[in-house]
Amino acid sequence: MNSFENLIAESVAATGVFRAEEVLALLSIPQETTHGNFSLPCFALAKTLRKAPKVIAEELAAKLKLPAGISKAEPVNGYLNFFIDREFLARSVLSEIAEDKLSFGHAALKQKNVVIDYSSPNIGKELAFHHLRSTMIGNSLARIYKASGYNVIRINHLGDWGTAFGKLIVMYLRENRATDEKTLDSLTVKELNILYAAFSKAAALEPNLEEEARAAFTKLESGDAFYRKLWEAFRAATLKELMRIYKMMGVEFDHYTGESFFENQIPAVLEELKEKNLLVKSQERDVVMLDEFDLPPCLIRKSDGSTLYATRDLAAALYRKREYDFARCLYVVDLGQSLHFKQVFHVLQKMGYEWYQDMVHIPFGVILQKNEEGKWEKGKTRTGNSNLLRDVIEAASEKILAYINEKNPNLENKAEVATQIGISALTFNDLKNRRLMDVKFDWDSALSFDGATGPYVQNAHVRLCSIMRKADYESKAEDVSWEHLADDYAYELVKILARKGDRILQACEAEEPSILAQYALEIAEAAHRFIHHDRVLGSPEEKSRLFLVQGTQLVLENVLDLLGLFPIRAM
RNA sequence: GCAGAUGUGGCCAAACUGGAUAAGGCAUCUGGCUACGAACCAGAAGAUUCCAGGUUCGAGUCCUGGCAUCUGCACCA
Repeated sequence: MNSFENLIAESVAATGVFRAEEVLALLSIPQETTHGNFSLPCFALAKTLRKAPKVIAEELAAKLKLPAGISKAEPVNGYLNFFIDREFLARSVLSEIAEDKLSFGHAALKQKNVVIDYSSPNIGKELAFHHLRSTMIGNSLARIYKASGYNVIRINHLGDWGTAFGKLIVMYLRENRATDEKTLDSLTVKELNILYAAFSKAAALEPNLEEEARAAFTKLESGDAFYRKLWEAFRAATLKELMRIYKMMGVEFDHYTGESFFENQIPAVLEELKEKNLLVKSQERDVVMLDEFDLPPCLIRKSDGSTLYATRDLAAALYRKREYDFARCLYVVDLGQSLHFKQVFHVLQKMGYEWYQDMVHIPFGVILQKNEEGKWEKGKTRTGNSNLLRDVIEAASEKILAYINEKNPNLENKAEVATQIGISALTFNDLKNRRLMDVKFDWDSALSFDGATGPYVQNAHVRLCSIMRKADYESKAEDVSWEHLADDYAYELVKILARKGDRILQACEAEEPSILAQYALEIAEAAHRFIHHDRVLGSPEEKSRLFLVQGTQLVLENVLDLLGLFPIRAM
């Protein structure tokens, strides 16, 4: 599509009224299809040319020599509207898709590294439902960056260090649990979850328990072998369950370098901060002042000497720059933590690292649920509803499976497909709106099968695959009569497919998966319409239409994949 | 109090970054399966884009001032 814009810009520039760059900047894609494929507003020049925009557009249209592929340039109310030749567009787009297959619309390799930090749950707890956001936004951004030509390093910055482990250790020992290797090996996250709950309950009655937990963590941090052993067992137990869920969701990471990984790099960070005279004592704690940025100080070390979130993030940032020399380093973390990231980035700036500018917080809104009064509320679920991710996924899968049993009982791998549709439905519900918006979650719309949903998009893909299966041959560009792909339904679909590259670029620049989610809906809608109105198999246009079906299937499959949805072929 | 995010039909929301008649979905109402998969399609109805000013050919979008909801603000991560 870019090439069309360039062609238009050149031909308009040849009239001498606009410069090519001006045309490219002004050229837009109208919402109304009756206004053509591209539109050039002529208002900006009205003053300098001392002519009405309407007249400028008319004169331009008269002088213009139409470039190849543009069938018409029509002046309307001060706009000059360009219409692409339908057959020309179908031929150029579909031939390119047939050539590039799934990578149609992807950008050329850039030799640049992008680090993406996402999911990053705390060890010792099971994944909660709200973890879906960071996990799936990060997962999609990683895929989008890859399609945009970057080398992506996916990092799960596990919360596997900190006072929380003091709590677990205190509680574990207090309950006199066995500490032999066999028992520790068979620990499960469930047990750890129960320990946490027990700690909170006990701490409410005995305030000094919090103190004990902090002391236990300090002991762990100072290298106590026995405490270390317990910690390792807690970590391993959680990681096992985490990996199981990630695998089920189709989410992968290159590194599980959590906070503990940076433990031994912290002294060097403290040393460097001291050397650069940034560390200030305040109420027995070490902080970096950020007054010049109108921010509260960044807390580096507690009064008992142990470190904090920010300290470890600093160590991690330095390590990542050293190890991966990133062009960009993303933190997919909820909006509530923007202050923390601002502080960390500014500390890096004060340390003299120019690349602090490449560090980006990718914030997103929280998941809200309806309470009894019908108001949207954060976090807490209604009584009886679990907020564990695995339970939500299971409930989703069950609902889908029941539906499959009703609609298509002979489907192979029913249970597996149901899980994939369920996860995709939850994911799509999460990605379909701009990430800064809070997700208003309710079961009915998140798991509904129709409308702007995951199943709607997957169903379009399934129907396309079904037609291809039945046709049982591959249509080639040579088989196609392009005039068979010039009717309204085919043309609208081709027009949407043509924009794939634009949409990926846009999603990457805005770091916004919802742009591709909306695009997936556009494709699905046009595809459903096309195969509903234009009979493929057995029609005189069969081979031509099949070529469009094939191209649409490839584009949709890849877009689903970029979103982290399962592009299933039968449901 | 300070800072950030959000505010668009009954509900959820989009708008290519300042362009033409403000998408789409849910819910409601009408039609369409002996039909390449109806998890679909076709149609109807529903809007002072939170309020007040401003900038300009043109504002949901930019500026100023309000209002409302949510979140964060030093020893959790």
